Amino acid sequence: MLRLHDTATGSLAEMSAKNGPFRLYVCGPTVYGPPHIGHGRFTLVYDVIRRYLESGGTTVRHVSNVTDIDDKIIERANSERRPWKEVAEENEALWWSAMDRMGVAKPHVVPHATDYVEEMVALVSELVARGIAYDSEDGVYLSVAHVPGYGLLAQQSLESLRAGARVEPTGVKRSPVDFALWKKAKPGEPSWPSPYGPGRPGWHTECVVMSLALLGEGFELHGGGADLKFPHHENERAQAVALGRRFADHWAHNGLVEVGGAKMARSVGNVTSLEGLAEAHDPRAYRLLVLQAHYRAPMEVREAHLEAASQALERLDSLARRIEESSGDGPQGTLPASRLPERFKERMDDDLDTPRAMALVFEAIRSANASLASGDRPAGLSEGRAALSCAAAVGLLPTAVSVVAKEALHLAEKRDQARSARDWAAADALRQQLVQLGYRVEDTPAGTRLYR
RNA sequence: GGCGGCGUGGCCGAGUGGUUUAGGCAAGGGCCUGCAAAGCCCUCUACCCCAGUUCGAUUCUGGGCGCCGCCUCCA
Repeated sequence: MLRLHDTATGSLAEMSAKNGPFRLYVCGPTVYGPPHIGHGRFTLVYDVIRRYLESGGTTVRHVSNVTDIDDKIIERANSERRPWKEVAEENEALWWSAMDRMGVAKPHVVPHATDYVEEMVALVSELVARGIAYDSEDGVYLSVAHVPGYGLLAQQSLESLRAGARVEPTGVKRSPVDFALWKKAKPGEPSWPSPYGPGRPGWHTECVVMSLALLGEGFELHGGGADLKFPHHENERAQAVALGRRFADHWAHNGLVEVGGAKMARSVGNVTSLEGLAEAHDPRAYRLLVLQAHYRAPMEVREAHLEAASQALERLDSLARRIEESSGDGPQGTLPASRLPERFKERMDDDLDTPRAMALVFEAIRSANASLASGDRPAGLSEGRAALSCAAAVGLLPTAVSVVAKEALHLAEKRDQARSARDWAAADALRQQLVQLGYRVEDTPAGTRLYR
């Protein structure tokens, strides 16, 4: 049973579904620009959680939103002199292509803010009717003082939050900590009708409405980046609490990607594009890097780290080739049981201790190689297959065996002939040719092995 | 100012009151190999500073220094 650190309580909580699927809501991107590697990290983290739960037999219902209307999108559209919708659609397309490339499973449902405006208006109206929200000059605000337990996720009292507020009260807000549920449209801005005049929903409102609409009350886990803890998640929760609705049971927050010690964020302007990373490296290298850090710890992503991870991945892939090669003539009957799956699970279940879990996988890889090298095939195959299946559970499936062109196979055959004739010069020339065709060449007992 | 967190070997990055090592990458040596690749074996080595608790602390407590996140949009 997976247990994760729950931000709301500060302790480990069991991630068990109640009587249906495990319901997971993850705050997605605002699509005003291309995704960066910080986005890559959080999607990978929740992808790993999802895959791991699924690999253990749990059915997961994964919902993650796309914020397709907000100030930044409008700004971008204005500066580029084109429709805001076009900006949103274009960047959303970039998002999914990057996700696909990273091997991140698409959420089961991807709600868009603009599809839920009516529901959001209804929620705002209800909060106003209850006297918890108030209409103001430029929008409708939630009066945080009326929400019991505000500050749960921030781990701060309302008083200290108020004292620490860095934004001066504008006069339209009764308290600096109050937040906008509805933003009234300025001339020329996109808008939807509401009893408070045309406008658009506040960011915090969309996630409450969509998560409750699609997952229902008391869904199991709500996740996002550590920077969303406060105020975004706090404010989502505040609205649900104010309405007397049960919200997420548990909260998870992943650590941020940092650059030279500062978090990576579009607002900071130090982003590296995710697409670029996926082009320059096997996307699994980044996944491995993410797995080698604890999900709650901040992490630095540098070129050298990605290269190290790529090297490590080579060990996994070369084992996969070795296993595949010997699967045909493998020993019949039962193989000795590997202890890896059990130990791996132990580490994963303990707050997703992927660094330790991956260490176990790499230990198993070494042990499998050692067994195979020493001729103990049953032990090698058993440990090796266990390692591959653990890797697969977190999305690190070895790359599919590459298709080798006929021409290359022919060259390899010729090379084998040259080698058995001990014509080393010819053999080396043929290897050179194969390398130039883009293949890696390895000699094995079964002859020349090619892969990309 | 408030709240939360961090400081580990050449690099990344776990973990632990002591006895046997995280793991990956890099480096050096060896084995294997026609050469190479892959693989295996071995080696290197750490716990920010100070004080305290303890038979014993990198691990606990207190203080200090340094760094980061949140309190504003942000994954």
